[in-house]
Amino acid sequence: MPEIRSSDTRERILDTAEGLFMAQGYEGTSMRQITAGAGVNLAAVNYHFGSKEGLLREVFRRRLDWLNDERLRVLDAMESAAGTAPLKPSQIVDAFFGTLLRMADDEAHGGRVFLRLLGRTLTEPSEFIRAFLANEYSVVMGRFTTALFRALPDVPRAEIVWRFHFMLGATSYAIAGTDTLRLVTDWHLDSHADEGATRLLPRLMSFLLGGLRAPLPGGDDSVLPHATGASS
Amino acid sequence: MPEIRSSDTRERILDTAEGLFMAQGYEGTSMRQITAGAGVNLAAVNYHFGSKEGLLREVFRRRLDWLNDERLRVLDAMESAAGTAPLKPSQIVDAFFGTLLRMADDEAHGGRVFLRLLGRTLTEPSEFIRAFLANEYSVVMGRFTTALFRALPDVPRAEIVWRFHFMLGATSYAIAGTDTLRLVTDWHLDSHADEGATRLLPRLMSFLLGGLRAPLPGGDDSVLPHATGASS
DNA sequence: GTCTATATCATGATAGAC
DNA sequence: GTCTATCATGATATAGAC
Repeated sequence: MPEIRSSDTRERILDTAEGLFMAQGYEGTSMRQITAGAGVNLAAVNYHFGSKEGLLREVFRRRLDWLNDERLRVLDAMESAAGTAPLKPSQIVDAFFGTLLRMADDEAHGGRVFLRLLGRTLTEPSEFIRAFLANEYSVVMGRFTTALFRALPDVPRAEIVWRFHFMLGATSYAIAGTDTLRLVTDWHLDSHADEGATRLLPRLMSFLLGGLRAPLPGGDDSVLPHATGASS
Repeated sequence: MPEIRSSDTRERILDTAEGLFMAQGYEGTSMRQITAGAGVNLAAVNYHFGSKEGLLREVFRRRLDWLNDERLRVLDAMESAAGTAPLKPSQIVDAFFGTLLRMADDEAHGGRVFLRLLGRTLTEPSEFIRAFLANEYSVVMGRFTTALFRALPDVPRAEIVWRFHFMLGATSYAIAGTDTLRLVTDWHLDSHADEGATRLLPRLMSFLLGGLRAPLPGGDDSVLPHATGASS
């Protein structure tokens, strides 16, 4: 029985492209690979998405819309519960990065595949990709940056922005490759196969919070910026 | 007998390729762009490097050989000075990441251009690039990992490996794009034009050390792994 | 060692039948 | 909406003159 839902082709293309872009990069993946993998005709991509760029945009929009809505939903809930009090840094970090990492176990929203694609794309050089992501992110970034300013009133705002940036880097690298870890690890750790993203979360959160609340540079090492709440 | 003066065609190709790979990625850069930019003939790349892959390998080897020798030289000097005592974490982090970041001001060894290229390439999907880097890195990674084990004897080794990985991520992201920072920053910071890598170093070091010495996950937040020396 | 010229093939995109 | 067929372009790589 042939499918009536024409959108089935669309979704299959998106799923296949997501996986191939993750494995080979955007430039390294051809439309022929995508359409062959999805079992659809070569012309289908241009019909549905206009171009290869349009396809990539849609691959990201499908996931990022959900992710960023979820992030803001969590942040809103926290801020409502806190009333006028500022949030704890650990709450904000969890709302932003925790929500991201929990996507890894959520196959309905892309799971690990999309996470790795996102991590890799954030450092990719292509002009239009980064421009697009900057746009998709700007609103949510603004909300979280502001929340961090409130949570860490005695840390210079420039410093917070830098550290947010560092946190993004550590995270995107961590989700970009489980195999990159093997580069560091190899001889030392037994290969825990797929334990990756599950145990990753608490480890990464500790690291990020440690970095976020580290002693300020230039100053004496014992001076903690440290803020409102230290426990997670 | 070492290579005779094989003209500066080689070097010009390497310099041009380095810049273009940084700006457009490996797959996104054609050999026509490279040879045109270098002012040499299209066939020159294949003559000197065998293939496009061979060219990329040489672009990295030229810089990484120097960087990793320098890292080991610094580490050796520190260990000699310390005798049998373990090094401080801040020393090790500085020998690894500080040496890397100080390359930014060293135009003779690639400067900012190579740093950005390296940062971007570490997350790039291409199979052979990562395999090559893993090889170039394995020795130096082993030395530094071992040094960290000694410096942080009461931190589980697996945890140290993870945190090394997180530090790599934060750093590679930080050097990958000065413009990526603008994504986060935009409205908040005045554009400090080219202050980038200079002020970056102390900021990044604080963050990395804070993360490296953060409370262990799962445990109570007040338990610091913290190790031998806390001052930098 | 460096060039011109070219071989060979893959790419993204489109036109037009059904 | 989906197909076949094809276009124009660009890719890497090589042969052979100088």
